[in-house]
Amino acid sequence: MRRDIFQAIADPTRRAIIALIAVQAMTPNAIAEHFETTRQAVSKHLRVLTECDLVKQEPRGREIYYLLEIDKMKEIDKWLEQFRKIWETRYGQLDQLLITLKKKK
Amino acid sequence: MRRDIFQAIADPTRRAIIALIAVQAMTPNAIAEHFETTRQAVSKHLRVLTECDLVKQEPRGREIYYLLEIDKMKEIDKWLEQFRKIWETRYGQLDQLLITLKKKK
DNA sequence: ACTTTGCGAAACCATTTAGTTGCGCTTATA
DNA sequence: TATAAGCGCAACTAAATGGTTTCGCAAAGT
Repeated sequence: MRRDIFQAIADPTRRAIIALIAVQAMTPNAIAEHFETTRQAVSKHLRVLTECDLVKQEPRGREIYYLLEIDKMKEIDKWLEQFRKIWETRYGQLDQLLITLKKKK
Repeated sequence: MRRDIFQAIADPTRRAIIALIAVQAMTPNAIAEHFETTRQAVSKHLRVLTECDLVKQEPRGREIYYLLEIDKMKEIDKWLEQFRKIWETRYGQLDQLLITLKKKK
């Protein structure tokens, strides 16, 4: 089963989980309490996130904390790079004015 | 059917299509020629991309050119913003958080 | 007009996916 | 030691997805 980051962030629940643990490492149960879903469902999402190295496990006693591998998020940023060049340099003449105005704000 | 950008870029072929037409607007046939797939398959991907406004149609005679809505790509960038803050302020100190939590115990 | 070409849309199939349920392992706690 | 709590994993179901094939429509060329 091929997993990559883009596939991982496609799911809104997973994006929410990512945002959650970005602030603070949490256990599956703690995460589940933030949503209207079961622990097992969360557990599955965490598995997907773990498989593509977006998330790391940290066992503490019988609890398992999950924390975000923030570096992995940079890969998305890296992919965006090619388009950032476009939206920064190649502006259509028609939009030029609009964008310029927005920037000045 | 719920469509959003993240779901759209989850597919590698769609990401490739996006990268293609980012450089230059193209017809479905032209796009299909760049991959090892049929026009219909590309057409389906274009439909998904169109549905979430990542791509725009531009009919020219009997041909339909597809062009990237570069502004829409910025939404991904916007989502990344919250994490960018993290990886800029808290470099390799992922363990910092762990230590803090441990102390609280 | 007739034919060709570029497309979208619908029907269909094989895979994948999200979510639930049940089970068993491991670590706390009484 | 017995019991409860936190988890992962496997099995199962319903729904979604990618891709192909077929059909029909519209624009160009003959």
